[in-house]
Amino acid sequence: MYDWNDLRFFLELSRRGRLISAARKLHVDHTTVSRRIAALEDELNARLFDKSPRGYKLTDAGLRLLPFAEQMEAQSNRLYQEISGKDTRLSGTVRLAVPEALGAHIIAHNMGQFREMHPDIELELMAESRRTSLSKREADIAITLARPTTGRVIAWKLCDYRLKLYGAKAYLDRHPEISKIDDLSGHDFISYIDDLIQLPELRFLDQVIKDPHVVFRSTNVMAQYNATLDSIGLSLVHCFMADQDPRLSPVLPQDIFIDREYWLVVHEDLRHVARVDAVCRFLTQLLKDHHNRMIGYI
Amino acid sequence: MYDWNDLRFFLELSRRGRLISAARKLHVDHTTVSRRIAALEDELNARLFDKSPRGYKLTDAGLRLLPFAEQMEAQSNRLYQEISGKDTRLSGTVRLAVPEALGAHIIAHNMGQFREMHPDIELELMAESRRTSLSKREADIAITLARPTTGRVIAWKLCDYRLKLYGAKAYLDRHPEISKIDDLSGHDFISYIDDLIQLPELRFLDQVIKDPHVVFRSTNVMAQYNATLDSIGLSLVHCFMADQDPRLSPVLPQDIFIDREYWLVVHEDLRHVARVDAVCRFLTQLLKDHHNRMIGYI
DNA sequence: CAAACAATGTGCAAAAATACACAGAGGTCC
DNA sequence: GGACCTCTGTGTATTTTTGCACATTGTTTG
Repeated sequence: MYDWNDLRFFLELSRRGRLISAARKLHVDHTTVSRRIAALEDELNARLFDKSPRGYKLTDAGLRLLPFAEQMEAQSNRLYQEISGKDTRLSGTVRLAVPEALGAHIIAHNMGQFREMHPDIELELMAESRRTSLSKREADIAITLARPTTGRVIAWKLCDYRLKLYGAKAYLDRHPEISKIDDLSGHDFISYIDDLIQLPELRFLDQVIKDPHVVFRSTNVMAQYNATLDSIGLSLVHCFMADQDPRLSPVLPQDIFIDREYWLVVHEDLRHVARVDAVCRFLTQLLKDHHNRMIGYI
Repeated sequence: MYDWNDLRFFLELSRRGRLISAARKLHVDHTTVSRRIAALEDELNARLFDKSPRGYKLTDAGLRLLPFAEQMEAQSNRLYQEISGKDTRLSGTVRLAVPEALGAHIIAHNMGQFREMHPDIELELMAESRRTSLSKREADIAITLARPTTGRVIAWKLCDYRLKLYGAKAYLDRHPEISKIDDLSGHDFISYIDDLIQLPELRFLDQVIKDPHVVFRSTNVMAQYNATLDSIGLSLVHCFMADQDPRLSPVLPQDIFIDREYWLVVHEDLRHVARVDAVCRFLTQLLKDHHNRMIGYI
């Protein structure tokens, strides 16, 4: 008998017309979709799609299959909801609390892809670095810099990321050349406000530079970043931001860098809510796809 | 999302109650069935079976899942037939709970005809007289002595049948002649066990003979029948059994008889399952063909 | 017209699922 | 009460499925 799961590949491919698009939706490789469709056509002894390099279009047999497959999908969703009690509908709002840099530079830039995958989910980005309470439902999902140790949450590591010391080219041109770490003592720095710093993981300038001469402080990553661009001083910047900006140059990149982690955190009650799950999967895949960028490989 | 194929494992296990039996039907290893069920329970976050070394029995959640899974199976069969052009109907297993006498003497003797008509349907006879629960899927079809009044079932009358008082010729030769009902007070009888009797419809000896002298009791119709053959006493026997046996003679057949009915009962969810429908049709026709025999016309 | 891009198909390695072998538990029969 | 049978569960080997890397094809753009 044919594999019932193949009907899901069939349904998604019929909706999207391209292997790669259906694959993305189903979180599988496009080769898997191609093979599952071939297997289904073989089992049913029917050609379900007209194939071209431009995409897949339903044949008459495929059109006849469609209502059956759709009914099975509807039945499947009903039984899942009935038995597991979980809402499988991918619609509604998801509030995501993320570190500012990640939100603005990675997630925001990939909203198009997310909306294409999940047109009915409304993703709200809370770009914050202070601790967000999931148990108070301040957000549905949080991305944190450390694994949470308290609360009824489920967490997994999203990715590693690297920060390096960067200076604006304009700044570096006008200041003494930096060939080794000792040369930094004659330079200016940009950093967080010590007593307003909200996460110990953000306290990293001290780890790489002894007694840095800090001339500008802010709690706001974008303010720090813009100040760096304006040649106010040097700062440790996320590689995934700075490497994309030709106005910045890394300073002693082989010697000065710091590694951090992003963690995805969900309240355990929401873990199986379909739209929350969808966002989690999207973020997990997104950061996987951007692995090299996150750790500063160019 | 859960594996849709796991529903097929679920369905077969729900029908057969044992891993090894379901596995055989599905042409897989029993460990596969075990693991697929465990995976499904995990995905649905529900316990679908109560497990014991004696087998698997559906839980409430499992019972709630069953109609959904059955509908998906029905849908799957329809799509397969529609697209591939292959008739998947009329194969599989049907479990039939029937009164012992009917099962052993009428249905069992006509299995050849049934198998000729439907070589791919595997009919399982549960020869039982106690109430069988269709809603718990203990059987797909039940033949009962009364029309069911509860449950989501569909029922229709199969036939009437008659019981008469019979004695072994060997018994009758050695005991006082019986010319009228009063003569029976000097005879011995075989009957059911009063406090273990499971259906009020079986309580019929009292209806035709006042204060019968019962010397042997059993819950088992065949035990009663064999005891009658062995001249232990007289008993009320189904005509369709006794009239075929030259060792038995009816006693006062014009005066002593009782009429009963057989009803065919199906759960409404299974009414349109092809193989169940085929069995229903077969039984309906079979009892129609044997009408005279059932009511004692020779 | 050539380069770049998008999409599919193929070969092979990795991961996941299934089968096999066997141990353990419970029930039946002598 | 013990031997035997039936059934389930576990560990491991084998098979199957999937992902990855890359080749090929067709379309678009400069």
